[in-house]
Amino acid sequence: MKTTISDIANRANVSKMTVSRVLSGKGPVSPKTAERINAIIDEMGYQPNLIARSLSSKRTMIIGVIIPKIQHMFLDNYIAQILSGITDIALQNNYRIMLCPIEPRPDRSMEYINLAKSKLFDGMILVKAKLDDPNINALAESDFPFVLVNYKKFSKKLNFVDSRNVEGATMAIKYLYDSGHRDIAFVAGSIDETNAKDRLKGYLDTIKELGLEYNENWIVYGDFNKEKAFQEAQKILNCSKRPTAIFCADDSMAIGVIERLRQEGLRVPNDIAVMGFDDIEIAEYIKPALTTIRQPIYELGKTASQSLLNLINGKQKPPLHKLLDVKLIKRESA
Amino acid sequence: MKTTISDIANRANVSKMTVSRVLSGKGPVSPKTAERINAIIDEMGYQPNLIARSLSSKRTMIIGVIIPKIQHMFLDNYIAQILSGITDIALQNNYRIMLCPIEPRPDRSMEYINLAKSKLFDGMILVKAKLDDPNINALAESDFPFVLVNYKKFSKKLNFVDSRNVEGATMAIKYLYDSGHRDIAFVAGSIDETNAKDRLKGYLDTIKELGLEYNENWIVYGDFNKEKAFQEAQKILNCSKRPTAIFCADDSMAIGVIERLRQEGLRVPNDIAVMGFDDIEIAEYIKPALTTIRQPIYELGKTASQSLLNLINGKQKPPLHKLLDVKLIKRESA
DNA sequence: CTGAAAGCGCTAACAG
DNA sequence: CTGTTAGCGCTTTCAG
Repeated sequence: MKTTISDIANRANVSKMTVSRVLSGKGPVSPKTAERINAIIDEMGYQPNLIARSLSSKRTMIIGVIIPKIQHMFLDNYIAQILSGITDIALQNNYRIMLCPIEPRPDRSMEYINLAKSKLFDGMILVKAKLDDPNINALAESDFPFVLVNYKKFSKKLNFVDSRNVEGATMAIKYLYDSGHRDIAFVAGSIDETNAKDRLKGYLDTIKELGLEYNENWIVYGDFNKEKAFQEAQKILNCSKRPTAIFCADDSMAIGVIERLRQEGLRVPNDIAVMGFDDIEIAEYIKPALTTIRQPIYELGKTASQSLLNLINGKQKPPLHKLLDVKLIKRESA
Repeated sequence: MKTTISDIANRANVSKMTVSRVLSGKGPVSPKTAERINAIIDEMGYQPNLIARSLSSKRTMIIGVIIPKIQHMFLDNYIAQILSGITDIALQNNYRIMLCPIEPRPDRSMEYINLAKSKLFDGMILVKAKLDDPNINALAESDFPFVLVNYKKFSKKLNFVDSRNVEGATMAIKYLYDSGHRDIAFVAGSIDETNAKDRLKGYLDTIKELGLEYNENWIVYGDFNKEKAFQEAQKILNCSKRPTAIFCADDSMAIGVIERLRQEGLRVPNDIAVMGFDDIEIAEYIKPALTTIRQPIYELGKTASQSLLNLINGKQKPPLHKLLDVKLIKRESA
């Protein structure tokens, strides 16, 4: 039942090496023997054992993709788009993808540096890593190829692909300003992600630049979580002076905020305008359709994947730092 | 830099075998040596080479998940939910997931039987396989463990997990009937999936059972594709006698149909009621919110994953045929 | 253009 | 409780 390279070699009266050369297409083999060997391979339905090949060649042609293990992670539209981009490029280059959802638990603190050591992957892509993740420093000290998506830190040993988050937040605030808003609140994301920090910075810098009122009660923290944003939005509404617009650091929080406003009998955008960030799929389906800053999420995945392959194949040396442009999407909510 | 089991063994003055026993936790080792070895492992930051382990043990602890390679497959809510279920169970059992998006191209006709032969996976889950896929028969003849999700064929060599599609369609038609509808059209899915066939059967059987009018012009084929359904819906509207309700074999087609009705100035559900099947995420967000038959999609994934592990570990023998219940979700569209 | 030898790093099987 | 032997199936390296 199980056919090995030796079986093929015996049948063809050649050495294993010749068969191996035919299989890989590399190295010189006479057309005639190659043809004969191929015929036998087809006839016997032989497929090389990838594990043996990997052990010997020290390459697995597998890319590990580390994603945060959240409830139903694949339903997260953001992660789904990143994965699409990563996978498309990897497949085009004959690499396979292994998904590694990792829970951010302390007892697993070195989980993916260990994965790197296990030799299962030729490289890794880390999606939505935490700012203080100890794995990242450990990886950076190794020579294992890896790329961070949605993480920004200008370090000589780190490779990342991210969106221009600061600029995106700036764009949002200026749009609200141009629409006449002067009192703008902000729902921040998880402060342990560089993303969230950048968007906060964009907000703060821009209201300062425009000379708008800074009110610390207008800044709440929603952890990139719809329910949390739903709760925290109330704090903004409780302020003695109510803002006329709320900018949220991502779309899911914007949806939570809109739900709260609706519950309080406030109309969006007439009473309060709401903006999100990301442009996830349902942004255009909800009512009112969400005005937001679109990140090129699928492109982030593609770029990360291509960059990793370049690192693996030595076509590129770290550090690799890429920032992609974002875009204002005007809809109904602001 | 690269530490192997031999390095650990040398440092601890034991044989590789003893280290291997400590690593696996199986086989007798004196507590004292075990402790000493563990200390050295920690100190040296040793991680076993998984590839070498797999080659030797003939198990990879990896499950291959075959999904149809469509544009942005991870954005397909259905696939995402299946993957969530599969992954959750696999991780709990220390298995990893490798995603294999496969294009249904003729030149790749034996792609996953070849994957099975490559020894990379201990088992495979095939999601949304086509009825006539030649791989399935080939796999069935091998002793490689695999489970089909969303495929139903009572064969002694096949293992599948599916929803009760016939019953679901029946449920939908009876609900429409109870709501007063007598003229019910049907938008079928891809006839090369068992799913689509079952839902068609449920529709046909039930209109017959209820004594409703059968009109072949009221049955169109939408290929589980929103745009196609949008087009095909027109054929139904062109009929001399227009139905009062349209049952669609999945939600995405229902959305396409609703768009067409809106474009034609017809109100849903007042002029024509529309029902879907699946209950994908956006079903509750669109206007009007979609009345549909909910498949336990996440559960399908979990069940498939658990079943496959049972097959791999010999706790279960083929054939394994499981059907999960569906449920009517009443919303606004019907 | 082809082959022989050596070994990737681990575990199964058996022996002590 | 511990060790020895013998591979797993392939590719690398070097030799012809």
